[in-house]
Amino acid sequence: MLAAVKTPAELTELFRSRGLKITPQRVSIFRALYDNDTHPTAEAVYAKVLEEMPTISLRTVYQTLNDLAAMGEITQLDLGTGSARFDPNLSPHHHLVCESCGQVRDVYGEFDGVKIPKNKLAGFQVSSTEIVFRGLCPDCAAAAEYAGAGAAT
Amino acid sequence: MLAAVKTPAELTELFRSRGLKITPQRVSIFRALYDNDTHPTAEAVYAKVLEEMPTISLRTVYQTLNDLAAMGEITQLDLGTGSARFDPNLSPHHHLVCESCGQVRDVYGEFDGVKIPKNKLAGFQVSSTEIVFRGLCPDCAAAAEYAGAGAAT
DNA sequence: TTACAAATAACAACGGTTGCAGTTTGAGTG
DNA sequence: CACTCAAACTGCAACCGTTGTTATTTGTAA
Ligand SMILES: [Mn+2]
Ligand SMILES: [Mn+2]
Ligand SMILES: [Zn+2]
Ligand SMILES: [Zn+2]
Repeated sequence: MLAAVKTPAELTELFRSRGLKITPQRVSIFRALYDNDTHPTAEAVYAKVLEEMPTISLRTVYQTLNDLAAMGEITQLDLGTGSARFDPNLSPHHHLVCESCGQVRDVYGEFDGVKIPKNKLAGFQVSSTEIVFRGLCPDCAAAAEYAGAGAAT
Repeated sequence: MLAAVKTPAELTELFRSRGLKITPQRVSIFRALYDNDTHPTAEAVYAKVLEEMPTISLRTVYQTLNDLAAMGEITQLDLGTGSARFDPNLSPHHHLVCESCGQVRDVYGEFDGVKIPKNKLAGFQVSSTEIVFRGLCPDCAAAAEYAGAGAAT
């Protein structure tokens, strides 16, 4: 179970309450995001939705993801992996990024120590803090170790 | 004075020691980066170099920035501002990003508390940690407050 | 000087994302 | 249920940052 993620029904209700139309495209995108902790790209969401709605356009996926982000229901992550990734998990957390395969994992640490001393802020108003840990996922680390051992012999 | 940044002369020597050619284009780019804490985009570096070398191509700027990054002499930052930014400051630090005007400032805090508990790592090998504080720079914060006050009256 | 590998410049191409315009459709009205 | 119309969708062109390609130029060592 994923924390702090609205269900498709809840997102549907949210859209309705804002006077927006409930279209099958939107509902399908809500389903594709629900219980999804893969931090998918727009293309990945599109691929998933295509399975049950073969006529949806990529443009509509972008449009809906942008709408959700503007409403604060998903977060857009720019991790330098070529394309934006979307995160439906609203609970405060940070990310591990594998520099080899690109996968993104959630980290639920505390990190209360991450506060800038006021004297260093110089008037800057901080509204959010993102921490990105880069490195190797277990699979890629194992592969790298194996390759390193092979090269050393 | 900027910490831990190689001088144009030092970068020139580094290139020479690697058997790379010392071209006026490269030296000009070294100069554009030296003592530059603006985290410039490739276009910004290009604009600066154009002042003293009106024939350089943007492609060469990209090429040299990529080379420097591959050598570890500059860092490429992807902050979701549309284009990559380059940071010649090699001393460990983090960044403040103004969400209104896009400017990027250095933060030299400690943040030793930012360590993932081993039991949460699940085999992930972390090699670097980036912290990005987002918010409003003093100028944009003042402008926002003014606009807010105006709207409230 | 000469010779040549390396670097540059010009330009095409690429990938992710957005703009646009014509068509379709959800949902309120009677 | 039929009608209406703003909103949403689709298809495609365009955009922008970045990279690939290749002919020309140039730094460097002989
Ligand atoms: Mn996440
Ligand atoms: Mn910096
Ligand atoms: Zn991996
Ligand atoms: Zn600002």
